[in-house]
Amino acid sequence: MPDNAGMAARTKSPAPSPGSSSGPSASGPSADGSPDTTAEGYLAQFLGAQTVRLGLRERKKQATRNAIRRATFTLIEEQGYDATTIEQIAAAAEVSPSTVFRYFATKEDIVLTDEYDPVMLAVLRERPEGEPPLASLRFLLTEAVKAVSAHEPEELRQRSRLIVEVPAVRARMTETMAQTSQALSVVLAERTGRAPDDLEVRMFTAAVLGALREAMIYWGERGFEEDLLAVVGRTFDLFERGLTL
Amino acid sequence: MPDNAGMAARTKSPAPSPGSSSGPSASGPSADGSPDTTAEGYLAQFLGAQTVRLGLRERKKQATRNAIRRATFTLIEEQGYDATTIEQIAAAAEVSPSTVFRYFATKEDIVLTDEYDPVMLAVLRERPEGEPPLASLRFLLTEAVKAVSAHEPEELRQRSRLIVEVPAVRARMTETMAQTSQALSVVLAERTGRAPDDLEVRMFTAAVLGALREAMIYWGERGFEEDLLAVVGRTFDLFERGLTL
DNA sequence: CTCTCACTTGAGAGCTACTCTCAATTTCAT
DNA sequence: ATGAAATTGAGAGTAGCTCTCAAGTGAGAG
Repeated sequence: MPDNAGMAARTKSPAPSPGSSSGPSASGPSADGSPDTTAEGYLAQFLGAQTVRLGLRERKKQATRNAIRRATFTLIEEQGYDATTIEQIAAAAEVSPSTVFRYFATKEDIVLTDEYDPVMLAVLRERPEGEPPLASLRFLLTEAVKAVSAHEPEELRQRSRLIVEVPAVRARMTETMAQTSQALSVVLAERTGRAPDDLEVRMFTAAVLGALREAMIYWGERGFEEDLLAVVGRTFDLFERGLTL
Repeated sequence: MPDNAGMAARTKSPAPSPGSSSGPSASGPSADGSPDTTAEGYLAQFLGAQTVRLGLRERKKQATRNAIRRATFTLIEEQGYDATTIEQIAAAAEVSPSTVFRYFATKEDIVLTDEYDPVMLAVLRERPEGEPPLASLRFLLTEAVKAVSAHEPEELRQRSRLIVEVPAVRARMTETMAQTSQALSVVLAERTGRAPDDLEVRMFTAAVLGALREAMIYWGERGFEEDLLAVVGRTFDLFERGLTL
């Protein structure tokens, strides 16, 4: 899977202001109908959609957010993750340290955050009715990987490198994936007519995401040589074989 | 699964001294032959085995370690996890804060650490030759749960509660499980004649442990009402059905 | 039994992620 | 333009964790 492709970090919402009101949240995408199943841009369209039509306030917030993230990536590239402090990031982004924490709950989140989660949930809900859960997840994650690879390939690599190399980042991503797993489980339970907290469904998604996490680390360990999409493919192939070793 | 049953935390080894030399490490158990398959004590015997015959130094270290853990559990019980500081723990255990960090790399580890990991690996190696990986894991984890439930039932509950309630603890346990997963993968790869870093094996174990993590959280969420062993059973049943939903 | 060496400990200084509060500034709506 | 709401910076504070150094304690050799 991609970075934490589609596993947005949303724990500990960034304090009071910016974080909470910023995102267009989960509703947006499903409205504009007619999804073109273009191989490479299925999820992408759901994202850019409502970026326009924003007041000055919102635009400034996005700008600040991007400034912080860009500054962070640059600094880390130069000095490494641990050596980069929040103070430096704040200085480079020309904001105060307080502001950094207003936008990102943890230092790790600056590197990890993306907003695919609500999109993936929306897409999952719109999958053909009888589609088996595993097929739905395969579609979802494949598309997510494509989208991230196309949209922000450089970030994907750097992020993945940090996930492999920095324990704290990896841990945070794992937490984030677990949350995504929960959210997906609820929708899958609904789609298969089970209770929202059905144990089997939860274990199922947890198993799939757990395997994907491993696949992605594997990918990172080999220096991103292999095709990420292929690695994800192997993961789902394994599950389709009934996970028999 | 139990707390992090058998998933010992061993990252960032507790600084120079005590941590490194303390444990009898991985070799011990496999030596004394004739394992009695007594339903409830299979793994247990591997543990107590070499607790005796220790010099004063080692005994003191064990005592300190226990003192710290006991103090921690007590304080957390009274005040909650976040409200309990290392300083308080140190005071209660009658050691210095430095010493606490010499024995445990992180605050979370004080609550999580146990030493089933090397035992599990040793036991896994001794499983009958042709046994399918899933069956081996089932045996291993079932026994681990039994052992922990019998050995330290009270800690198991409190630990599980913290895993459900405190994100930091849960995250740390997950990291720990990932490491266990890696270790198990290596042995499983060996037993099935594959490369030590074979992707399919890694995904397989990651999937199983991911599901178990979920099962354990599920168990904790219901207030430990259901039988933990049964929940673990359901997990493996699901996998034996080929993980079909 | 004792002397020496390696190990363990406590003290303390230091760094940084993260929280909280408050006053100042900026955007938005009317 | 004016008042309300939101965003920001400043600053102080907490706690986990690291590192260093000197003092104390157990282990083994002679």
